[in-house]
Amino acid sequence: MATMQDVANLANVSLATVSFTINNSKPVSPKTRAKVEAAMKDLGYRRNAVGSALARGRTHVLALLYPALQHRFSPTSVRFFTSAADQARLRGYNLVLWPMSNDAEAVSELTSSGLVDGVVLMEVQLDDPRVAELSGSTVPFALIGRTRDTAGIPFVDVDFESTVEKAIDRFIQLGHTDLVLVDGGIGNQLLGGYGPVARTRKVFGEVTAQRGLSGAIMSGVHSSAGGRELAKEFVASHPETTGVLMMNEQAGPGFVAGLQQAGYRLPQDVSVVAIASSLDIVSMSEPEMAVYISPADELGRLGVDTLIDRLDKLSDTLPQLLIECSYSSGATMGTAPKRKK
Amino acid sequence: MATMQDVANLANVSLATVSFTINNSKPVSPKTRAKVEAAMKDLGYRRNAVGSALARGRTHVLALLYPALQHRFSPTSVRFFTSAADQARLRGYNLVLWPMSNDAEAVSELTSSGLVDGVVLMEVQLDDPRVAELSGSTVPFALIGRTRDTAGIPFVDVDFESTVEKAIDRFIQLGHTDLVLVDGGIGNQLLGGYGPVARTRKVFGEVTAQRGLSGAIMSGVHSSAGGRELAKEFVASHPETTGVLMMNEQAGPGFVAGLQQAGYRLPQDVSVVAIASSLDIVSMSEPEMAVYISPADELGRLGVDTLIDRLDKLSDTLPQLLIECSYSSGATMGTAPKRKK
DNA sequence: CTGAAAGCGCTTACAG
DNA sequence: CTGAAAGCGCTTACAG
Repeated sequence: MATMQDVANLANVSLATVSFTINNSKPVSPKTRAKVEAAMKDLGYRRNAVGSALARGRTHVLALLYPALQHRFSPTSVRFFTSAADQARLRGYNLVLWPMSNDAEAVSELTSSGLVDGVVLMEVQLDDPRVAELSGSTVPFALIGRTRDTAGIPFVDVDFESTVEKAIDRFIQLGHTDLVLVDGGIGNQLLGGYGPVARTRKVFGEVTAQRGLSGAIMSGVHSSAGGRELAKEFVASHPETTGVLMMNEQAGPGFVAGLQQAGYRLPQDVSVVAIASSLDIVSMSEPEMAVYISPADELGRLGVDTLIDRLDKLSDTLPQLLIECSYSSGATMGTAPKRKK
Repeated sequence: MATMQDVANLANVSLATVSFTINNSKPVSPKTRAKVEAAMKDLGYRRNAVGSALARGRTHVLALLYPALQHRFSPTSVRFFTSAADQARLRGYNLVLWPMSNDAEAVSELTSSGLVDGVVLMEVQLDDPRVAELSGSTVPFALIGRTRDTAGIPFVDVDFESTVEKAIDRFIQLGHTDLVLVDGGIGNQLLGGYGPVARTRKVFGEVTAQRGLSGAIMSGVHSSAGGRELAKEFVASHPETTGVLMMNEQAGPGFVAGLQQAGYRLPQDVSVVAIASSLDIVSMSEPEMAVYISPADELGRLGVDTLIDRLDKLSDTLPQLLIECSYSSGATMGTAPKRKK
């Protein structure tokens, strides 16, 4: 690989001049610029980012930290990633997906390595040790999700509270009085639990109580087989329930399949709505599920914008954004049966 | 951030000695080692990977190149990634997912940046320009997938040829004579087309002809909605067909749903088997699809092993591995109907 | 076993 | 507008 020095030699200029013309960091005469550019082309020169990073302290690489070895990627997580990567590219950065457990030590190792300019966290726990670690460091970061205490922490997140409340009120309008929330489990209790689940359970409990409804909670694994398991359990344990809030994206289609295998008709016997899921997943089931769609594209983009604004010193405000899910109707929502089955 | 020099000062030794103790690159007396380690702890020292990379030419980061902005991640692709990342970690490397189009220029920019030690390619096209670029460079690489001409190229791939042949013979055993292959489209014709689709079409055409069967090909987008579209098209255009090879993972459940919405019973009217898909996807449909499961975990692991063996100079052989899909039965496979519907 | 020094490929004050 | 030189944080022959 040709180095900048090689280019300088060939063009008969100094190393510094090559740097100035590449970076447009100082005025360079047209004639000199031409010589340098010709030399670069001749040698097929490309700037070594490691050398540059050491001198400048910037690699222009951002890491999206995802505990991929612990949590399987949901389709919605994939959208977060692709949308974030896209936006990063537009703004001149490379965003890469960096698999890493929710572990303060690992984060600090990465951020002190100098290999990345900033990090975006996903799958945030209420007492996430990574956030504490980052708050004490100088490396810019942003969360997609949020911790229990959000003071001073830049984040963007789904507004689970308002979404769940709206979903419950939709069930009420349809005459349902007995609801179940199905989720993917609270995760690591030591870390305060997985944010979306913890918040959703809380508001589900509060709102059902306040509206005088019966509300129970079930959990299963994040897979289609998990959904089928959940359906069996649901049929056995909740014969009176007519409305299900499904907040376990990957289990959704399996759950619907399992209900039907057990002889339930949707929505005549049971109504189901997916929470914070995607059109692609809900249309895998027959009938297609109604869904509150996660604003994944928007949040991915905003999370990256938040981070880059700080890196580029474009903003010193502290963005804390909540975005609601949007409702899309589906054939699994109907009026409550007079008497189930 | 404390530097190695800071540690040396505090421990009253030279910079070199600190490096020797950290890297175990030269013998260090126990006493000196203790002093250095104490100083490191005191300062919370962490080695800056950029400085190290510049001196050593190694970052211990590997990039899995995936055109994430062009191709949506399938669940099987996710498995490739997590399995590869896991194996890389076991062997002392960080594997990150680097979104990048099938573009020689972009690859060369990355590999000459010095930020990664090697790359693994996915979504390989028959005439993939990235492979030509990498073959001419000094950066180690491996493919998950393969090009048309594989001479001198290290790769691991699904054995589509033998898998498709077995699937066809299974249909024959069940009495089917009229088959359709559904795929996700050939992709970029300029690049020779997407390897799995090109190879599968070829062998499907050859084997059906050789066995005296009728064989047609349909393509649709990689989504559940795409699957429902395909089902409509199938019902309209292929009234005689009784067997479907579904090689479009994300469209699979939507296709099954769409067939049933059109009044078909599975497998009484039509049999369907998924090719190179996953248990998780096929169990989203009701009934669950039979499937030839992609050996994604194994291939992800082997792809990384291939790359790291070269990086660590453990092997100078050229691995070229093909692995068959394994069959898992499902309720969508049955004997051919006497007369359809 | 330990250290002084050159070097990895860049950037950037400073001087002219 | 151009250049010589110091410096970013490490590693590693070389010398002792």
